[in-house]
Formats: sequence, structure tokens, C-alpha cells
Amino acid sequence: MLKNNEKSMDKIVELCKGRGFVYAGSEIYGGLANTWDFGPLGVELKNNIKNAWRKKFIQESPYNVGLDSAILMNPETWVASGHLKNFTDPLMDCKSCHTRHRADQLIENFDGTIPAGWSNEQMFAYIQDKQIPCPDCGKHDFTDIRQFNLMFKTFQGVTENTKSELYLRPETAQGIFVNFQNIQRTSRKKIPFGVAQVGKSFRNEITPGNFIFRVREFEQMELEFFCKPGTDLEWFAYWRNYCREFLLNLGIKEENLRLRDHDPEELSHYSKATTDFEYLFPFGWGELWGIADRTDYDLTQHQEHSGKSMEYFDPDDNSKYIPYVIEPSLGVERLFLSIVTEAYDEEIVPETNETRVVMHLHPALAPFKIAVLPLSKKLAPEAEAIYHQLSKKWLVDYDDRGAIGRRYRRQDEIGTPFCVTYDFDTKEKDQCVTVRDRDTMEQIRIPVTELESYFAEKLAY
RNA sequence: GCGGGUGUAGUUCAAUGGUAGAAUUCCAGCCUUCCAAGCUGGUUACGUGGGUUCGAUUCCCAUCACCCGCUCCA
Repeated sequence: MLKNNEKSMDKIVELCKGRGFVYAGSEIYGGLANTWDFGPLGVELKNNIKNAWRKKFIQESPYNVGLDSAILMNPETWVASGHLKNFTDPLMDCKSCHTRHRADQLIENFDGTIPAGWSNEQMFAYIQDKQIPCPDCGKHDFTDIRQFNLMFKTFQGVTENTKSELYLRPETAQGIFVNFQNIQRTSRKKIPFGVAQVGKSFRNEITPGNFIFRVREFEQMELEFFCKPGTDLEWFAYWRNYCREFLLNLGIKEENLRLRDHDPEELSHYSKATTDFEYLFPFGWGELWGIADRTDYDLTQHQEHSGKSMEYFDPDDNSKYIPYVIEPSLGVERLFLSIVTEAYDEEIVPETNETRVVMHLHPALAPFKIAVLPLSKKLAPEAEAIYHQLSKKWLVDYDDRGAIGRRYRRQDEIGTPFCVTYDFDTKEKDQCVTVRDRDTMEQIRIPVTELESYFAEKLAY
């Protein structure tokens, strides 16, 4: 079994493209930077990942309920949440040494002046006036200030005026916060309870890259867990364990996982404490799952900006409070990449000394659960019947083309856990098929009539 | 956004100022074929747009994309 640092990103990307997991976006037009399309197998894997998460966080949790809120929200949401202010940076480049700086930080670091509320023109004029030098090369030769906003802007309605200006959400969380009272009332949940949501978010990253690790359009799986102030640290630990369990169950190895606490200065504007699960990708450790203590920041902000109460009346002790929030937030694409990295393996076949690429995907995540392979095309009608029978329960592949060995290898590459081979004996003698297990390479003969119950047991999750 | 590198079949890699060759993949056919079997045949590529030139995949420019580094960040 290859270790993660022995796996190559190039090979993984190649496999993903070659087998229909992930394609480069808009390829026929020369591409569009850092956009990726999930192909026939990729969409299955991705959906299986999302379903596994929903199962763990909604179905199996007595605390949580689901939601699917809109991507477009009233722009006031982003004023309240702080994203409009904190996701916007006034940037200028040093023409001399080509480094990039935030104008407000240049001023603050220069003489302690905090340019709160200044316009870009004011900051630029101040920097000119004081001849503030570049911290890297000491020269004073800056470009104009360019406003960099991490939120995508768009327009509602047919005219492009500022009144109809909207943002694509940079996180799904706010859709949960603004619905806090709706959900609490209609679900009749008592605190503590959580709201889990899977959905797209958009961030205008400065530096995307590493395949699907950092992209501008991505899908988040977020839980906002509401609890009583003072109990937040307990719940923080609870959900951290819960997340860990989820990852380990899906086959992520402990050795490729580590926890990292954020330093105070790198905490985002809404967070009191953040712990990241980091995963050992082929390119190094990278953030996989951020668990943040968002305190009562968001609900308080929304209460102030909307004028609507976000307080919860606690019948246990007749107290009233704005709940604290624990937020485990996970990117679907990142987990996808972790899963694929984890599953990817190259094995040497002893007999031929050739390399076999195997994806040891958890059966719950594998795009195809079973592949039906007739030994000869002449057996196609009978094998097809088995395919039709099994496909009522699972996503099953069927392949009768080329040599049988090649077909096994193809299934190994895409992570199919079981292959069913229909041969001449099946038809003429024993009515049994060969079932071959991808991981153990064991082959057993099973009567056709027992296939369904056999797989029901094997594929239970 | 800056600096450097790269761009030829699905993939890996050649060659060439006179419109490209291989391996593998893929497809079809034959085969009672269980781990990339064999035989026969076949499809498929010079990222895009300009310029120089009689002629450009090759030289020049731009652009797009990817990789590495810097910067930034969740």
C-alpha cells in the first residue's frame, strides 16, 4: 500500500480525468481557470459523499435537521455578517519588487494610524503624502489601490444598477442563521440542536489551485449547532469527535489526519476558536474540515441589523439568550480529493510484475457497487438479466467488451468493490456466478438466486 | 497579480520551416476468454488568435490553460 507522500498528484489527476471523475472546466474553449466538472463517475462519488455526510449528521443525529437555503440573499445579510467589510481588501502592488500589500495595513504599520472608514483615494493620498515605503524593498513605487472582494457580485433583474446588486454567498452558514427562528419554531427542536446544509458557495480566491483543493465555486457541508452559552466548549469537543469518527469510518487513515488549532491572529472575524482537521494530501498538509466556535456573533449581528429577535426562550430554566454556535464546515471537493487520495493505490501483480492501479473506495462511496462481466459476449443475454435485477437496488456497471482481465482492471481503477462473472458453467451447469472482491481478490461461487441477499449484506452501510 | 517553466492523439513521448510517428488506451471482428491474453483491422493530435514567410506544429507577438515559486487567504 502506497503511503500518501508516495502518491502523485499528477497520477491522481490523470486517473480522475481519464476515467470520468473530474474534467477541466470549459475545456473546448481553452478552459476557465480552476473550474472543474464532475463526470459520470465523479458525480456518483460526490453524491455518495454528500449522502454519507447527511446520513451521519442528519439521519443518525438526534440533534440535527436539514435545510436548503437560497444562494442569493438580501445583501443586508452580508453587511450584518461582516463579509462585506472583512472580505474586501484594498490592495496595491509594489512596482519595484512586485509584492502585494493591503493599503490599510501599510498605513497602520507605518505610523499607527488606523484608516477606518477611509476611502481608497484617501488612503492612496496618505501613502503618497507620507512617502510610505514598501516593507519588502523600501522603495515607494506603488500601483493604484484596487479593491479586491472575495465575494462574487451579480445583478438581479435586467438592469445593472447598484440597487439590484447581489452577491453569491461565500458560505452557506448565513442561510441557516437567518432561518434560525423559522427552523426552531417549525421543527419544535429545543436547544441544543443543529441545522445541517449542503450547498454551493462562491469565493473569489486570489490563489486557487491544487486541482479541486481550492476553487472559486465549491460545495460546502456545514452544520450550525446552536447551544447554550457556556456549554460551547463541551459541544465543540463533541462535534470534533463526531467529525473524526465520520472520516475514519469512510476509510481515512488516522496517520493522514491531524488537528491544528488556529492561532489567535489567524482567526476569522466571526470566530472565538477554530480547529482544523488537516489531511495529508500528496502536495502536503491541507485544511479539510474547520470547526469553529462562532459564539453568538452571527445571530447577534442579524438581530441588530434586521431588528428581529434572535433570542431563544429556554423552558428548562426560563432563561432567554442568544445561542452560541459551533460550526463544523467541510468542503465537498476537499473531502472528495481526500477520499480519492486515500483510496488510490498501485499494486504489483506478482505473476506478471505489472502495476495494477486500485482505488480502495469504501463501498458506500464507490460509484459502481458491482460490475457484471459475462465471460463471453455469447453469454450477454443471461448476464444482462442479472444486471437488470441488481440495478434495481444499486448502481451497477455492465461490460462485455474485450478480455476479461482488462475488464477487472478497469473496475479496480474506478473503485468498484465487486465483480460478478457469468461463465459457461453458470449457464450450462451450476447456475452459480463468480463474485470477486476487489480488496481481498477472493473469488467465490454464488448461486444467481442468492446474489441479491449476498450483496445486501455486503453493501450494508 | 508578479517571476520562471510547459502546451503534439484519451494518456506518455518523438520528429520537422514543406501540414506529423510510436507505445498504450479506445473501437470493430475472430476466439468456451477468470485477472491489462492472442490475431486482424480501424478512429483519434500540433491550446487559441495574429504576424513573418511562397509555405508555420516548428520562428516572433499576444492570449488562454496547466505546473513551480512569491503574494494572499477560510
